[in-house]
Amino acid sequence: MTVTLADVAARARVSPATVSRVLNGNYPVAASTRERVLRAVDDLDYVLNGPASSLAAATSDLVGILVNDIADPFFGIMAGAAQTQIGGPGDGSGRAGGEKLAVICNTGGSPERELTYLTLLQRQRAAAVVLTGGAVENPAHQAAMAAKLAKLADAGTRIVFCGRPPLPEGDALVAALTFDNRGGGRRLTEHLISLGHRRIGYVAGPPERTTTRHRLEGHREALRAAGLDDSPAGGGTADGSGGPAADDDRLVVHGPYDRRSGYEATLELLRRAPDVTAIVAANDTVALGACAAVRDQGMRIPQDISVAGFDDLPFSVDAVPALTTVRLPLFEAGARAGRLAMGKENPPPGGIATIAAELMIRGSTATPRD
Amino acid sequence: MTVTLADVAARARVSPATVSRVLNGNYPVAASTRERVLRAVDDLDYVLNGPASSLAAATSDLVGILVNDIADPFFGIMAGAAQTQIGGPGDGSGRAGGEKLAVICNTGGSPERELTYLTLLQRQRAAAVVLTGGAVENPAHQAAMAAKLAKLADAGTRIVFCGRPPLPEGDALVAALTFDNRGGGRRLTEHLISLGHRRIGYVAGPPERTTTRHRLEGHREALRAAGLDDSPAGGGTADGSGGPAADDDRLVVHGPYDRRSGYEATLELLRRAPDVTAIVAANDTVALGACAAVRDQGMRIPQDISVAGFDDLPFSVDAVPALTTVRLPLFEAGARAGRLAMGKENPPPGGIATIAAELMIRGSTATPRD
DNA sequence: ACAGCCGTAGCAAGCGCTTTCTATCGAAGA
DNA sequence: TCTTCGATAGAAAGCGCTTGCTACGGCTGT
Repeated sequence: MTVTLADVAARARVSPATVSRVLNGNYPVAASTRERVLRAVDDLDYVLNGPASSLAAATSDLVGILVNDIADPFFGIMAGAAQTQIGGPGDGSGRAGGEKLAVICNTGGSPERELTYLTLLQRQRAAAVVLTGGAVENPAHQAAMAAKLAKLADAGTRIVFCGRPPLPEGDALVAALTFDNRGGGRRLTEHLISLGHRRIGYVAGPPERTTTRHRLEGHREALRAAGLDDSPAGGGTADGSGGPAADDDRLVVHGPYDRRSGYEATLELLRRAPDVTAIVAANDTVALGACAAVRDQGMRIPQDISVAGFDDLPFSVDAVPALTTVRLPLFEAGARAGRLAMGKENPPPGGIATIAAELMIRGSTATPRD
Repeated sequence: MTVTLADVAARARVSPATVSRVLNGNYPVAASTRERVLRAVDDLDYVLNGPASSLAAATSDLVGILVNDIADPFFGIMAGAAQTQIGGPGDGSGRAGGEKLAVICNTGGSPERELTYLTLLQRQRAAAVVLTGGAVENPAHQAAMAAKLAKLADAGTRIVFCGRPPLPEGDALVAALTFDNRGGGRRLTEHLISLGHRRIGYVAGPPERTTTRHRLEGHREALRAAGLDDSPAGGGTADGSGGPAADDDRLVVHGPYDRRSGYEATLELLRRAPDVTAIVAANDTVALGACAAVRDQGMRIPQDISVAGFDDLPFSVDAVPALTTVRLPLFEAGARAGRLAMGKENPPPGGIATIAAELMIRGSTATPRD
């Protein structure tokens, strides 16, 4: 029923070994033989049996890309970019190539699913795994992740982080590309302060994520530098403790990284502190929700309240007014992660590279009214 | 080095066959034995070898989800939804379950890559494949796809279409969920006409895609019904020829499904026909670009020009003014496709279900000025 | 009390491929 | 002319798992 290597071999009048070698191209085969084999492959419409091949060779051509939420363009862009570097040329023939199957796994931000996917990839003996986005700061989970990743690495799987800080014990990885979330957060708030804002609300992401913490820390650094930090006792920054201080801060509201949360958190913020003149959102999507909330309260942007986001997703420039935000080179980072995963590019010195975040000043921020 | 089934068997003092059966749960095993095996699995931190298992069982737990552009939330939402139905419970243990590895493959809209991914999935003996989004209307490619899909189906792979019309020769598939793009397009334009618009520009998607054609056909149906069709001789609709007529239509401009294209196409449209009072965009992303272009020309929305989109992506409601658009239940459709792929849900009668598109009237469309 | 079953467990034969080792042939070196 | 190599091709041993078939007790039925 299904065509096997042996069938091809028979038709090409060679041994299965030779067919395998032609297909893998890692052993000298005379041109005439090769051609004969290739024709047989074509004639029979042969397709390699992946599992059999992976079993025999003890490797596979799967590369996993883990994302928190594929419906969010933040991850979509990175994942898509990574995939461009992994998918191979795709000549359509049954022939091999650098062709890998890049697969995107959607964890939904759940630590359990993250581990499950890693197990599934381990099952498949994945060639590489790219982990994107912020990590959950739960010691137990981090330990489990570290253990799992170590095992994967042991099995020869290349590990690349993209937009995610390396694990505390992170050693067994090829490379980590981390965004300068802290620096970006700091510059964004500095910009607001330089415009004259003094009461700045912050709609933060989920408290347990590194991305959330880093951006928030940058924000607080800027506030402190300007003597505006109203969070308790220099709390939640520099010393890395970060925990409860954030919750005590009346100008900070946490929530998921989505539009709706931005809307509601902003309403809450406006209730708590009606005198804020600017709102910084955890990311652009949240910022959109924040804008909607501000408007629904009858205020104008930026005349009554400035709003800023983070990431510079494609739609941000089209918001009205265009969103001031911090640009993260998502596509470039994703592509680079893909290349690192493929071993096409050398890891940065030390294995860790910090990717700069650029402040994009647009229409949604302005000098406060009074 | 790596732990195998045999190691587990040895430790549990049973045969490999028994371990396999415990793990797969498809054969009676005494509770006490099962427990012993499970403990051994845990102790040794055993992880099944996927390729070996797939080889022996001649099936795999991979499910492929093909998308045109994962950076586009349109696909991200569907893919993510499908994945929720496929990913399984994920109890973290090494135990099996309905657990499949849902993998998202990004074709970038390229027919070659689409086929390549299908081959790769065929290689892996994928359990199912979900194809999302519009298809390319190229006879050669369609034939190649049909052949490829037939082969996959033969090998036992379940084929599900989501938001994509079934192939002309499409038989070997479990189900097709298709969006009522034509009906949505028609209702959208009818809405504009009922508001009093007579000169309506249309920023269409790439000409060779079914989605583009169907939406455009709906648009033209509405125009014709109102006696406004200015495309040559009833061209490009109903009879399905669609080709050149579209290009002759001065009020229709084609381009990719992205923001930039929306911007530029709109500028072109405004140049060609400065008297248009409304612009319908191929989708919401394009609509955003269209809005930007309209504004950059010094016109207001909707006072000077109405703009409408398609899809109702999350950000559309936050546009200013909120975008009138056609809502497609992307999440629901994706989830249903995922269930169909898993065999968790019965296919619709005839294998084809048309999913309704709902008109969402919001602030970006209004009565024309004059 | 004996045949026939049901419930479990083991044996062993692959699944289709890769790869080491060996064999062969012709050309080059001595 | 005989040996030595390099270039190719084949034989065969698995890779780790699944599963049909067989084996073995203890029960039930008569």
